[in-house]
Amino acid sequence: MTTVPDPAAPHAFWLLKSEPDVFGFPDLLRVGREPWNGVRNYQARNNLRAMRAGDLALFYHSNAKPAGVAGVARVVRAAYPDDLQFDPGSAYHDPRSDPAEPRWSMVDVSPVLAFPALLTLERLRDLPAWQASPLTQKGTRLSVLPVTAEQFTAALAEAGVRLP
DNA sequence: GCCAACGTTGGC
DNA sequence: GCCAACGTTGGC
Repeated sequence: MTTVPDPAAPHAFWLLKSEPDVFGFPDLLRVGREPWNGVRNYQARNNLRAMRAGDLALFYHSNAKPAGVAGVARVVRAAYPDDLQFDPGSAYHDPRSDPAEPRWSMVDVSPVLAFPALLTLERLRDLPAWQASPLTQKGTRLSVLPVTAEQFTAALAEAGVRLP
């Protein structure tokens, strides 16, 4: 028996933080597709650059009451230069970024499904698979972080959803 | 609003 | 290269 890789299968899983007051999962549902710009942290940027189109991401609401995962998104375009770094009028402008070698990257994401209810950070902490995640460890502020297949599966099960 | 933790900056 | 000061993140 031969195993043929499923080209639709994600190669990795991620978690993307966003403040819902600024841009929440309902906003992603409304617009359908969004450039994930404004990331200005090297570790987060490196994670963005490691993404491939087709990868799935948990959409996390940070700085919210309560904080937690609101839904699932898909990476629909791999990393390319974040245009805001060259926009002097933007809060994300970086005058030290060289256009010939842009410092900051973004990906495009689209919504896949909304959780019926927010999967709170508190509940994530209780899942064994999530004990080792930077998300649940004190002091970690990374806004784009990798998620294991086990963590992703456990989160969906806890939220009571299945991928379409 | 508080504050712990972290990343970045810049003087030396 | 060190490290103090500062700004930001993000849970509570």
